Amino acid sequence: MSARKMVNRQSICDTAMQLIRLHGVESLSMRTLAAALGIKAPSLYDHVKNRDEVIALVQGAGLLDFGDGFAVAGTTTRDKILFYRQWALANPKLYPVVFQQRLQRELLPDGLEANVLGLVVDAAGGSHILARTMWAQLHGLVDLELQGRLPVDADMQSTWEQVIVGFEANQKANMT
Amino acid sequence: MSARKMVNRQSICDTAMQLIRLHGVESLSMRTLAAALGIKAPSLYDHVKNRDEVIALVQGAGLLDFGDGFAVAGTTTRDKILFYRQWALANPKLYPVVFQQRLQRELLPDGLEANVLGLVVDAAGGSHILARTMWAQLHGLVDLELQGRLPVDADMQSTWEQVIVGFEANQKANMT
DNA sequence: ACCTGAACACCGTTCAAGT
DNA sequence: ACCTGAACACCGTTCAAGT
Repeated sequence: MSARKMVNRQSICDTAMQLIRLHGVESLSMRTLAAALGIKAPSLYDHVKNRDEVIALVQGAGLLDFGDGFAVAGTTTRDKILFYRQWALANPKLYPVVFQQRLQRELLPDGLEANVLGLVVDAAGGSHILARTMWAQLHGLVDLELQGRLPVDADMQSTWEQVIVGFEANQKANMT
Repeated sequence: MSARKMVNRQSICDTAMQLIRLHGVESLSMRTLAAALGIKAPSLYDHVKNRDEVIALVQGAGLLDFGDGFAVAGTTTRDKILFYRQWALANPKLYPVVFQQRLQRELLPDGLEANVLGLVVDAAGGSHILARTMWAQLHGLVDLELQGRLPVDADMQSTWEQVIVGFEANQKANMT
């Protein structure tokens, strides 16, 4: 019967992430989080500094999960691009927390952000500038898609194909 | 002495927009908004349904302002792209409200969204798919820039130039 | 029609107090 | 060390009451 509670930073992060996945960040309160952990809100402050630190924990875990998947997602740029979209659509509530909120860098594991950025640069073929324009495009398209800012009849399949061929063309032009 | 108050939907929109420009959406409360208008919070509900409707008013006004500028911003695609960035950087707190929040379409002036989307399609040369990939890139890059998600030493000048030449190349490839 | 004070159910956070 | 109830200053929103 008795569920192991064992509240610590890890279980706080896991539970917060689960709640965000289900209902979005905006509905994650210190009271609901505490309740899901079987304690009261003030007790959370024995484990984390404040709500921002909870968000930072989730950002770190999300970035790690994304990075792991991205690193092994096929070998071609096409594979990486499609993985990016797939991860975002599979984690629609988590995506904005990990990729849109201002990063609280001092609270992130050392080197985690640089590591993920490095993966993107690799996927872009080594150019930092191309990496940025590619990342911007993936991020922007995913954001517009998640926020429902595109026409409902928009042909997203073709749009993503255009992103891929467009990027490959830029890459080729950049090598000359 | 006595300042003309004249509270109505227009003055509510203007004041809310001003407060958002200064301090961001997250600090716009019905109480602070009311105070800035010289009334109490409950009185706002005689003019608008709720806070979401205030946001929708600002979205509409912001979209209109952006559209007006974009329409007359030079003739080349390059001009349009640079205007997009410039508008975003000039309105850093407003930008996410207008271009990132879920649009409350039923509260927007009729045809406003379609009008702005049409301007983007025109700027992209008429192709809906190219318009979407271009818009995504501009939106994504602006968002990464505003959120400080890019390395501090990132060469943004060159990055935007790459966006422009990359888009022009795609446009050319698309015409064949 | 437009405004008010009081109230409701929420927030994040602090603090004294318990074990 | 970890947890609690009570409290603070905030939210959005409703409502009876005033003009």
